[in-house]
Amino acid sequence: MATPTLEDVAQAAGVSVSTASRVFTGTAKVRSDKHAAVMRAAEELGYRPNAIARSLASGRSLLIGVLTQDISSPFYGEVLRGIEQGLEGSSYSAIFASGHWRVEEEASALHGLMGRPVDGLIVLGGHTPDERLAAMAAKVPLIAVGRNIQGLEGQCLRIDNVQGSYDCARHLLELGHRRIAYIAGPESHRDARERLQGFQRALADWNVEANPSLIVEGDFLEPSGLLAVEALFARGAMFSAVMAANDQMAYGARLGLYRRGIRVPEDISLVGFDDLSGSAFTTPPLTTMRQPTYEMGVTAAEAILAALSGTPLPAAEFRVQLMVRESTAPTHRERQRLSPLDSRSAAPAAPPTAQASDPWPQDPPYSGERL
Amino acid sequence: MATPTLEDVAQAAGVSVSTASRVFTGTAKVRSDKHAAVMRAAEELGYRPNAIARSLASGRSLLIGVLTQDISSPFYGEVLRGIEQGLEGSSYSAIFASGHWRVEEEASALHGLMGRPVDGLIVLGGHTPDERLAAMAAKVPLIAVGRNIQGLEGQCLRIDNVQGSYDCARHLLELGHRRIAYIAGPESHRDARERLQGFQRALADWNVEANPSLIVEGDFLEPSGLLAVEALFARGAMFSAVMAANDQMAYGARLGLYRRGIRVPEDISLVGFDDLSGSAFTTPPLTTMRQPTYEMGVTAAEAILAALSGTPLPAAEFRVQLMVRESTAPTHRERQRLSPLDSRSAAPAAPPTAQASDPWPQDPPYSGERL
DNA sequence: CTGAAAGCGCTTACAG
DNA sequence: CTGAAAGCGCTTACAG
Repeated sequence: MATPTLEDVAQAAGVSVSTASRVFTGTAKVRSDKHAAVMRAAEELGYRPNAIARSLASGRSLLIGVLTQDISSPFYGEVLRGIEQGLEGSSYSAIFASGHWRVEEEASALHGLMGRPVDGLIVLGGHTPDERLAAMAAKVPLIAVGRNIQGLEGQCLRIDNVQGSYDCARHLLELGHRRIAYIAGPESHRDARERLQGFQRALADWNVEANPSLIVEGDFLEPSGLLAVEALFARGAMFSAVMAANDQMAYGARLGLYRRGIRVPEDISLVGFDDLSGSAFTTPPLTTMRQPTYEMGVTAAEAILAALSGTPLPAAEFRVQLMVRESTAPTHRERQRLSPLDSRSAAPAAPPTAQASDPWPQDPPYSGERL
Repeated sequence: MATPTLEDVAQAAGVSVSTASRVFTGTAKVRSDKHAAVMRAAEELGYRPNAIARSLASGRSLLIGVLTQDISSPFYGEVLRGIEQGLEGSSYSAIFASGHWRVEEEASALHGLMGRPVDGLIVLGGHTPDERLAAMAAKVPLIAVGRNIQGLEGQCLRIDNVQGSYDCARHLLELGHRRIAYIAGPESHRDARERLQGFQRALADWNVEANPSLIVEGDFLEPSGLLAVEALFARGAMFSAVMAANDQMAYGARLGLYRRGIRVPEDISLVGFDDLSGSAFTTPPLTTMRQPTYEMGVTAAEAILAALSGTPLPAAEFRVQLMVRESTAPTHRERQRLSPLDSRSAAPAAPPTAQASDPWPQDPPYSGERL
């Protein structure tokens, strides 16, 4: 026989389909002997409730749509993993659609999701207009991760990009760096703009003059980080540290530095943002701002489930955390200031006065021209 | 009004639901004026066919189940991306379930997928018994990526792991390496066993004695690569190259080497397997065996679609390709053999005779004890 | 606690 | 080419 239906089970158990249905949905009490009979029959026949029929009858698809940008992105991948985890144990499954950072593709992905239709929607970043998202939110519970939606602030899971970026810059500044190159994300990304802003704010607070020639825009992917470093050298920029708006660009920058024979962190310090799972295994391990991506995914799923069950969760802002690893170090000058008589060095450190007369005594920033 | 149904559209267009249905499914000719009327009505009402109802009526869920191990894995992620691409344009969507390398979890993931039910199944690796997979294949088109299923060889998309691994080892051997440490994948993985076999076969062909103390087993993840290198040093192993059964373990090994202050490739060469997207950006860029993961994903999706439309595709074996990047170099000895009078070196190279009397004149393998 | 019945929104023979 | 009707496999008021 083909796959057994509820009717087969009911018949085998000697009850009505209504009763059989009730034992599976648990929506009403069923006399224990009938309950047992149904279970036995189901077991014997190898019955599996058909989710599609169930969906049509109940009006719920048991599908949560997830609009992502790239399923293989190390950043979104972590969020996806969290969502999967957060949905575990519920009867809901996630169904993904990718926008690949293209507006039209994102629109059609969203369209496909809503047409299925899904019972809830999780939106990861992207460029879909706020109004469109608000319109979907009117039909179905919606949670956004990593982006803000006008009027739906309570359903947006976010981090403080400005503060996170500020803290990365501060770390570098405290290490003595003053000429810091910045590899920005695309101007069209709000996250990218906020991170740049945090960087600039820190500079201002430290009275370091902003230097436009030290800023290059990338696209959040590795190759652009490499290109950015090359552009920096090509224009003769001088810097002792590089700060990238995300880890992937930091990886690219790392390669650019390696190509020039520049050591990290001895010659130049490097900082990223995100703390992708690979960042603990780069050479050297990358100092970066940890974003709790996995946790955000879990929370997004839980929030959707909560909204679906009628008890919406309040959205909280997530905390970021600076992971100081090995890609950052004090400038030579700063190292000497901290321990001018450091006995570990064979030769005695130069006296502070000698340094003052020379702008870059032991810590010359690299420049493209000089290499 | 709530979301419009086919009936609303039919009514607005002045036709029967049958006719309206036909213009959307395209299963039969419809007079052009009625066709236009239906389209107009649908447009005006903002009609979207309900995929669930359509599924129930047609018996097809339009869902392709994908059993993966970890949605955020850089390896599986690429395959997933390929699958998504391969399904694009079709009316099918992928729905993922992860086994996390645990047999029971994999079983329940598979169970959930079949219960939805899905119209086709793509299985990425895993440990589900062949018989169970064969049973599913009887119900629904099934394609496996990266694993072989007894009796379903024609539906398995594979690479030649033995040959790929052999070629990696050959690369190292041709560079002059003889003491090669090997970080194996888990014994329970067929892929892992095959790669180890390829490695050993190459060694045998070069008359290099197999040395069990140079082999460590990892679990295909980064930390195990790091641990493996530490274990190697702890046992005092001597080697001039490390070959890992996959890139992720190679990343871990890279960090282990870095921790010891060992340079790659000057001191020790390193080879991976897979060519993950990050491998072109490690420091130094990793020499590895490219596996066409994305293409395999696309092909898997196309094969499922083909099977669904009644014209199954023949399964082909995929070609792997050695990507020689910068993590491998000739041994010092080999370098000198190739250009004994290399004028680029300031000091003249030592005469070959001097070398012959000393087993490790300039190219001492590292050992844990000596560091 | 339980059964008969309507209905979820479509598709698809069947008969014109 | 087109309509009326049955049916996909469930859930869920409704009436006992």
